[in-house]
Amino acid sequence: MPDIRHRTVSKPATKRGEATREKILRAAEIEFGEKGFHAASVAGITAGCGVAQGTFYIYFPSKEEIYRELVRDIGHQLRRTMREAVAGSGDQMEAERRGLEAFIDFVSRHPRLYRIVQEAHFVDEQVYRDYYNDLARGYARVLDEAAARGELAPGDAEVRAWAIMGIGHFLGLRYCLWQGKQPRPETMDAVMEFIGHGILPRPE
Amino acid sequence: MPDIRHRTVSKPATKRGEATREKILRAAEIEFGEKGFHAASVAGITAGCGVAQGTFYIYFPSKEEIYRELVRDIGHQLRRTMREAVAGSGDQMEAERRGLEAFIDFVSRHPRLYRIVQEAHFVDEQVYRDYYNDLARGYARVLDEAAARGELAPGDAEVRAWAIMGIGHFLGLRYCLWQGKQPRPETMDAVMEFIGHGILPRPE
DNA sequence: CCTAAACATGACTCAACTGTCATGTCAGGA
DNA sequence: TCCTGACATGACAGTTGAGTCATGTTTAGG
Repeated sequence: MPDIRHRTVSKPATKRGEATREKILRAAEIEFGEKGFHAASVAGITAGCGVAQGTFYIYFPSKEEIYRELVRDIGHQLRRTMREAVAGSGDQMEAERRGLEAFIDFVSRHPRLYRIVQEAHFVDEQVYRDYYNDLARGYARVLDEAAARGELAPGDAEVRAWAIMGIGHFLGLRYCLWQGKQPRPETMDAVMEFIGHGILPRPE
Repeated sequence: MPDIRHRTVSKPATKRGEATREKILRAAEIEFGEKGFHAASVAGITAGCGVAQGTFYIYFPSKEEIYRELVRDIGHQLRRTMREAVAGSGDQMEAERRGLEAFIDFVSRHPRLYRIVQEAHFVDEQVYRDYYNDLARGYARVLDEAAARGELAPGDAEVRAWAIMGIGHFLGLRYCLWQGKQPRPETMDAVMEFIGHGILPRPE
């Protein structure tokens, strides 16, 4: 392992610096998203945006740190997207459907970003946990409020939040990423039916 | 990247060879499970079981190939464990509970194995897909049969299988791996309630 | 007991890649 | 216009670790 001095990297002080930093971030997104953390190289990133290797270290102290920054960025993006998608829903079940659709749409549109998030589990576990904890905290609050309004059955909101995130995750893997297209509407209906009523027969 | 000749590695022909191969596999399980694929080294594996580096290449053509073999092994182990756990259940809902408990127990007991499987996503995506496709195929068949017997509401068994695998996965992450202990019984109850009846209020 | 094939060794090769640094170049305020 | 700090460069040092191979040791069948 190379000698890491934890050198301080100052935030850019000029327009030019800001632009370069941003170029590097966008190139890193592509490099990491396509090759994965380990196969990606700083040389690849800097080549991807036409700057010298040394320039990278003016803005980021290490390959790992830029990765963390990327994951945090993506978390913000996803949460904003979903917040906007569910705003103005009539009831919680409509919010669930819109939220799930927004998530699936996000994964379909940005498979590279989703890959970066998932691989974060093995690059920096803490940033991966934070990503999901942040997501779950907000989600559980919403579920609790909906239950208080009587739109959902009473129940453990945290368990529900993690369970539904799990459903979304595997749905994204199986139907978007591995099948290469968005799930059919019937599939989405089946998922919503499951989330709403579970698998047991309902008394008529 | 080193020169890979795809040299043929013959299966061991003697007791001694078989034992050595097995020692290497077990050491690899520990090395990969604790350090992750990239930080793990062949030198670490061979040191871990007291053989020379060259011996590794008598039995496995590459670091990646032994990883694949490990993932396939783990898939077999998990499927066998769960098959045994649900055998003799009275109805499908009991099978669901026993299966989930067996899975959680497996993750708790073998966190290293679960880590290996998850990281496989970024080492060899195909072997990761196969792992889940195999799991899902068997599970969906069981769900279909249960629905045919009237123990479950009619519905898309494949969607249900992937959804419930997702629930189990995130449950394992959140409550076992990150909290370091098995989920409380109330948590398991909440999960089963969700799987059985969903989140909507039931008509009284 | 002999011998050939199987097994084992570990020093070595070699490419890859992170992070450094001495040396420039640029932008904008005085 | 000049000067200063911010920005940029790219060759380079230093380390790592996968896979090789010439050589030695063990095993088991005849």
